[in-house]
Amino acid sequence: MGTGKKKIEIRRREKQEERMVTFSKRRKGLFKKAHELHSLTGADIAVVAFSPAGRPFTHGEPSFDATIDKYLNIKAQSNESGGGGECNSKVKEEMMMMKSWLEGVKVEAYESVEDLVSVKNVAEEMREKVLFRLLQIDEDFVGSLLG
DNA sequence: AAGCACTTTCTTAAAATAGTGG
DNA sequence: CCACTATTTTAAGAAAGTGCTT
Repeated sequence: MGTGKKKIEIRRREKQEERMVTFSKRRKGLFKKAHELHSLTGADIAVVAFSPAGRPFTHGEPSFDATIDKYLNIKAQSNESGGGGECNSKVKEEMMMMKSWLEGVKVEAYESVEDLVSVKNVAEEMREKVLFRLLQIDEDFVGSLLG
């Protein structure tokens, strides 16, 4: 005989154990709602939630990547007509470093599956990092529009 | 085997939604 | 439309379970 659902304040759960369980349950609910919204309206959806331990969980329809790509394309288009922003020299410098690093990676020489998976993981980490920064920036923008 | 990071199951109440009548 | 109730869904608390890495 459990005591059932209790009323709680909507603020950060105190214990990490509570946070983890709440995250797990509520993420499930959130993704379910996202799926229903897609089913009901055909809306393309991308949701990402970082667990308390920092692992990203994504949900998307028709898929997370497809929706993100679609979104980024729309963003890129609207930024083109808006008079174009040049990236600063620090970023340019970093881009050159990354490019030369990329060219130095001779994937063809890799024989081991483990090594290839490691490279793939690092590449995906980089991709995620950039994508999530873009999402952060958009959230800030949306927030300023709403006051 | 031990530890971590979730995930699920059960009971039960909160919250959301549908249905009904003024 | 709004107020009220009936039904459905969601999730808190507690505890046990899962899968993966070390």
